[in-house]
Amino acid sequence: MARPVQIDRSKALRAARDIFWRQGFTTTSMSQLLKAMDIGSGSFYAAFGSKPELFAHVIEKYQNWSAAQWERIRASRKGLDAISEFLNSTVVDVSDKNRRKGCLLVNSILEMEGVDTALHQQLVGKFNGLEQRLSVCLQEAKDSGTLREDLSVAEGVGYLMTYIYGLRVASRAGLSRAEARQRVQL
Amino acid sequence: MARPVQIDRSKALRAARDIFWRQGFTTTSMSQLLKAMDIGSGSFYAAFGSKPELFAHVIEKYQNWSAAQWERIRASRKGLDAISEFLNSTVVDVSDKNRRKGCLLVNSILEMEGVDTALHQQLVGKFNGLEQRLSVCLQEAKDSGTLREDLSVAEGVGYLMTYIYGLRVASRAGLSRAEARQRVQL
DNA sequence: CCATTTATGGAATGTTCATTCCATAATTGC
DNA sequence: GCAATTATGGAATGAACATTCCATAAATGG
Repeated sequence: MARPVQIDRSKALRAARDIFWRQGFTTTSMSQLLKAMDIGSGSFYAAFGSKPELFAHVIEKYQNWSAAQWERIRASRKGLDAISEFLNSTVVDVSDKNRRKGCLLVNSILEMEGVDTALHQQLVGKFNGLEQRLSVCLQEAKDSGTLREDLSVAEGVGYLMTYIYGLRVASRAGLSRAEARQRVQL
Repeated sequence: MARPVQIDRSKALRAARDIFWRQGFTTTSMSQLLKAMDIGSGSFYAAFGSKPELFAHVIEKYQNWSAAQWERIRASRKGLDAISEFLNSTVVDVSDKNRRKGCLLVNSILEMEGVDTALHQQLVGKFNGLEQRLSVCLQEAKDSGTLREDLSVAEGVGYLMTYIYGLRVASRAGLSRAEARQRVQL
């Protein structure tokens, strides 16, 4: 009865994710965004509402994808094994692939603090989810005696979270994938 | 013979540093900057050239201050002691004090990658300096036998750098100073 | 194949940005 | 206290920004 939607929504979202990943939210202008997504402004506002709404959408997708990856790891591994595999997948995720660098979530946490408080809080919340998952794995390790005895679960989580943040920054500071792999072996 | 300069240059630079630290370079507008520095635009351009030039200036000062702090630590400590003291001072530097959060250098590295390549490279270079200083300390520790035997100096440096990046991000993600202190004890 | 409906992309809008311009203020040598 | 000089902050400028408007395109039911 009317003209059908032409835009490929998921392709457009992927393009948006990549340019936000590379440049951040503020630095990416609407004209760059529209060009990257290959759609006109009319379609854009009809489909995604506004630039901030699109960004929230992209963040949500990124986070879902990363939660799914965690599930995949958990299906076959427990305790420290699962954590080690997670760190490896982090390195792959984070290191230079198609010029996306670092971690979209970490980049955005740094960018949004003090700028968009609501979004910043939302992003921090996503990392709390990871914190809980790590906590479960460390407890497993504690129970099975694979964890260093002098390390509490809470301390271990804090240490791991810090290190994971660090990896995601280091890759944006120019760490190669090979170097990142080394840093994960420790 | 002519009207003397009224602006307090170092006070203005400190104000600029703090607002860049809180909000980042791109997000901070000239009107915010002028208000924070409490000077008019005429004086601003006469004294500092442009917004990017001022930013480079601020980064330079921050880095000098941080190098001086390192010298102070090195004056009385060697090896792992120096590193541990450095980590402690990092926590103080980084954690919520007057709403400046995280580390200006790390924040800027993430912001500038893929945006201003020259400045990004300059910032990464500043961290290479830190890397070398840590390397010296670890070598001292290795020589005196205080370093874990299975850890090479290069590995240790990579590990420490990553962890330091992580601390500087975590504080911007909302880590309190007390929590940060804990994470440094490990 | 026409009437209706909705998607589309480029042109128009109004705001905010960094920077420049300028009338005025503040100083010093004479 | 006047001439000369430079600092100052607010008004003016033009570019870039996010968003809205709109004539046109593309589809379907009748």
